[in-house]
Amino acid sequence: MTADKTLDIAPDWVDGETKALEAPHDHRAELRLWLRLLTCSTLVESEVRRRLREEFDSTLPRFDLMAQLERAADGMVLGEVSKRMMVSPGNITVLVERLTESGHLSRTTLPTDRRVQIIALTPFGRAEFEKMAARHADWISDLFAGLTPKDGGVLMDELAKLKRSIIASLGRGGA
Amino acid sequence: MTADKTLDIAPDWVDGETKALEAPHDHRAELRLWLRLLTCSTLVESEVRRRLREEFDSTLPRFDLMAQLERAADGMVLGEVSKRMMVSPGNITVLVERLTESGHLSRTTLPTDRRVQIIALTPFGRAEFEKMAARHADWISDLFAGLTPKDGGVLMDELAKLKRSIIASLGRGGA
DNA sequence: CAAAACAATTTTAAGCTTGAAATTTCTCCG
DNA sequence: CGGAGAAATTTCAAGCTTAAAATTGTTTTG
Repeated sequence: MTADKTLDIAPDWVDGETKALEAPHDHRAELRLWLRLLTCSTLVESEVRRRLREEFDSTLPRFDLMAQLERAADGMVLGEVSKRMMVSPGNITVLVERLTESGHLSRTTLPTDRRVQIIALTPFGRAEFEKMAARHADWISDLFAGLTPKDGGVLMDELAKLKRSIIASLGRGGA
Repeated sequence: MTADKTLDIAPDWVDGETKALEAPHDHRAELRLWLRLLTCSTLVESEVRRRLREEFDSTLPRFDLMAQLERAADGMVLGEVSKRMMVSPGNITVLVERLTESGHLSRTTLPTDRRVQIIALTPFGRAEFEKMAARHADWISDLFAGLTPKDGGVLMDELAKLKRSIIASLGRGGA
C-alpha cells in the first residue's frame, strides 16, 4: 500500500548488479549477462509476489499451481503438475493440501490406479484464479511497458537461443 | 552424480512453457516473454544450486552472501548486504550466523555505534569462496556457451532496456 | 502365484524467506 | 539531562523448497 522497501532502495543498487564474481579466465561477459538476467527476473518475481499477497492474500506457488490446472478441465495427475512446474513432488503435496482445504482444488484418487491423485480446480478455485490472472497480466504488462514491440520480439528470440543453449549444456552433463 | 531428474524430464516440458495464463485483453506477448525469461532464469538457477550442493555442500544464498563480501576487504554493514542482495534483513541474520559458525565469516560490532554489525570474509572463507567462484564461472560459461558473442551483446542490451522498464514501472507504483 | 521391481505420492529433516513485532542502541530536541 | 523517536538488528510465525527415505499400490517375471 505505501511505498515499499523495493522502491526505497532501488536507486542504490538496482543499477549496480553488484552480485559480481571473480573469473579466473574471462567468463566475465557471461557472468554479467547472467547477473542481469537474474536481476530482471528477481525484480519482476518479487513484485508479483508482493502484489499477490497484498491484493489476494495469496502466493506465487499457489498461483502457478492454479495456472497449471486452469487449462486442464479434467484435472491433472499430481506428478505431471510437479514436472511442469519444475518443482519436487513433495512440494506439490503440501500446496495441494492447502488449496484443497481452502476450497480451490478438488482431489480424486484414480479408481483404476489408486496410487494416482488427480487434482482439478473447483468452480470457486477457477473463479478466484481468473481474477488473479487478469490482474497478473496487467502487472506484467506494466512492468514490460517500456519495451517496444520490436525489442520484445528481439528479446523473445534471444531468450529462445539462450534456452536452447542451457538445455544443450544440461544435456551435455557436467561438462 | 548420475543423470538427474532435470535431465530426465527435460524433453517433456522444457519447451512447453506451460506456465501459461489467460489474458483478458491481449497482454499475451508480454506474458510469454516473462514466462520465457523466468524459464531461463529458473533453469540456470536450479543447476547452480544443484552443483553448489554437490560439489561444495553449500547453497546459493551462502555463495551470494560471500560474493557480496568478496570485494569488501574491510567488511560490510549487515544492512548494506541485505539491500544489495535484495533480501530481508532477518534473512541475512540467519545466514551470517551459520557462516560465522563454520568459520567463513567474522562479525564485529562497530565500537562507535553498537547497533551496527560489520561482517567480513575470513581468510578461510575467502579461500573457499574463490574455489566456488571459479567453478561457478565455468558453469555459467557452459550454460551460455551456445550463445554467440553477438547474441550475448544483443541480449545484454535488451535486458538493460527491460530493467529500465521494470524500474520505471516500480517507480510509477501501483499504476 | 509370489517376490522383485517399479511407480506415484507422502513424510521427514533441514534450510531459505518473508513481514511484522520486539530489542537494543543511538540521536536530537526541549 | 531525559525522554521521544529513529535506526539497526533480531526474533517470531508461517510458508516454501528440496533431497532422501518411507509408504502404498501396481506390474513383471520366475
